[in-house]
Amino acid sequence: MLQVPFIRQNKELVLERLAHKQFRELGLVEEVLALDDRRKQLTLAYDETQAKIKIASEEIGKLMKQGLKDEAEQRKATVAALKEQQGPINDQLNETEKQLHDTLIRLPNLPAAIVPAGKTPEENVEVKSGGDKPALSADAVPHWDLAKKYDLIDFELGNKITGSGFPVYKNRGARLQRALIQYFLDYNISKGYTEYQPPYLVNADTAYGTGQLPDKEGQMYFVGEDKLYLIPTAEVPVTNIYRDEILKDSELPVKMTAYTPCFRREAGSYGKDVRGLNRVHQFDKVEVVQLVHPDKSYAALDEMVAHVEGLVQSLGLPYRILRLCGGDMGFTSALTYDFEVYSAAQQKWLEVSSVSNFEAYQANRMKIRFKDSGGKPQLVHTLNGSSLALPRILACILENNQAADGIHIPQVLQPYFGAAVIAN
RNA sequence: GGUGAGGUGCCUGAGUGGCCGAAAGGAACGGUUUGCUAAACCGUCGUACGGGUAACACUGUACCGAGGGUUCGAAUCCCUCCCUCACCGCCA
Repeated sequence: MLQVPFIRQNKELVLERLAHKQFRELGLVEEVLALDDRRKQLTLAYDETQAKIKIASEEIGKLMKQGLKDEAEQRKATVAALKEQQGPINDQLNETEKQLHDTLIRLPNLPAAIVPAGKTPEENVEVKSGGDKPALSADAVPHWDLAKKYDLIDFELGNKITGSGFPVYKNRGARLQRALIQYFLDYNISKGYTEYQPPYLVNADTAYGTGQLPDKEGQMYFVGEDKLYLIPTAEVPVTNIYRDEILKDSELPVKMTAYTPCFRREAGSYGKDVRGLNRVHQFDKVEVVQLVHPDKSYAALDEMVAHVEGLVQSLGLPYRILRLCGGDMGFTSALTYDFEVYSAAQQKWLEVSSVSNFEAYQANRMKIRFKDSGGKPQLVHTLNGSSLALPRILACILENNQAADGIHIPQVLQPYFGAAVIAN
C-alpha cells in the first residue's frame, strides 16, 4: 500500500498518477488524509490521558505502601474519571485506524513515469521483439491436436478426475514438463538466484501481503476447513519469506527462485481463448523474486527483463516484450513488462511471463525493510517475474517446432528431455 | 488426534502484580590497543505511532506469540485462539 506521508507531501502527483492508471475513486486520497489527521488528533488525546493514568497508578502504589489509604482512594477516583474520558477516545481511535487502513488499501500502486497512457491491452507498447516466426506447412495443427497425436496431454482425463482446466500430462508430455522446470531452475540458479520450495497453501496474512487479499479473493481456491489458500503464483509464498523482517543493507539484493504449481479459479473465461493449454486452473511455473535497495529497483527490473529474455531466446521462440499501459497494469505494480511468445499454429501471441517492479507497495504491506547506512529501517522494493510459466511455452514449443518427422525439441532442453525429437 | 511442557529483544536466557522496554551472557556494529591472527577494554545495540526540531537532541504512548478480560496498575493473574517441543497414536 501507499505510504501516507508520501501521499501528504505529493498529493497532486498521486492524483495524477492514479488517474494515469485509470483509477476512478480519486476521492479516496482526500479521505485518507482526513482520516490520518483524525488519527493523529485522537492518538495525541489518548496518549496524554494515558500518561496521566500511568502517573496516578504509580502514585497509588507508593501511597498504599505508606499506608495512606484515603489518599490512594482519591487517586483511584481520578483514574476512574480519566478512564471514562479515555474510553470513547480509544474506541474512536481504533475505528479511525481501521477506516484509514481499509481506505488506504483501496488505493493501487502508482505507475512509474514511463508507463504508457492507455486503458486496454491494445495500448500496451511493444519495446522489443526477437526470434523468427516459423514457416509452418499448410497442415500444421494447434497443440491440443499435437498433444493427442503424440499422446502428451490428456485433457478429457483431467475433466474426469477433477474438472475442466486440469490437464493430465503423460509420457513424453510429462517428461517435457519436468525438463522445462529443471532447465528454468538451473538457468535461474546460474544467475545467482537461490532456490526455494515453498508451501503451496498459504494463510490469509501471506495472501494479504502480496495483494491477493482482500480484493482478489475469488481468484484463489480456498480450503475452508483450514482457512488456507492455494497459491496462484510462487510470488505469494516466496515474497512473504521476508515478511516482517528487517534486513541488513549488505544482505540486499535478495534473489529467490521457486518452482510451484499455480492454482487459479479464473472464473468467467470461456471459449476458444481457453482451449487446450491457453488457460487452465492448475499450471506449473518457475518464478523469480527480488528484494532490492529502493535506489536499485529499476536497474533490477531491467536485469530481470534481460534475464527472462535470455531464457525465451534460448528456447528459440519468437517473442515480444510489452510495456503495459496504465489501464492494463496490475493493482500493485509500478511498472510491468509482459513477455509474449508467438504461437504459430494458433497465429496469436500468448503471454508467458510478467515482470514487475512493485517498488515499496508490497513491502509496505509486508513490512519488509532494511537498515540503511544511517541505521534507520526503510522499506525495500520488491520485484518478481515468471521465468517461465509452462503451459503456453509448451504449447508454442509443440506448435512452432512441428515438422514431418515429429516435434523438434530445443537444443537446451535435450539434455533434460533425453531426446531431440518427439516422433510416433 | 491424545497427554505434558512451553512461547520474553538477532540468539541463549532471567524475570509470577508497581522500581521492567525488560537482568545476564553471546552475536553484530563502531572505537582504542596490538606487527598479523586472536584477545582485552570502551561504546552502540528493538520497533511502531505521536509531540518536538531545519535536522539532531529531547519527549509521550504502545508492543514480552495473537486477541479479549481482571486490576488503580499486567511480561507477570484469568479466558480463547495460534504456534513450538516431548511422548503416545495414525501415516507418506
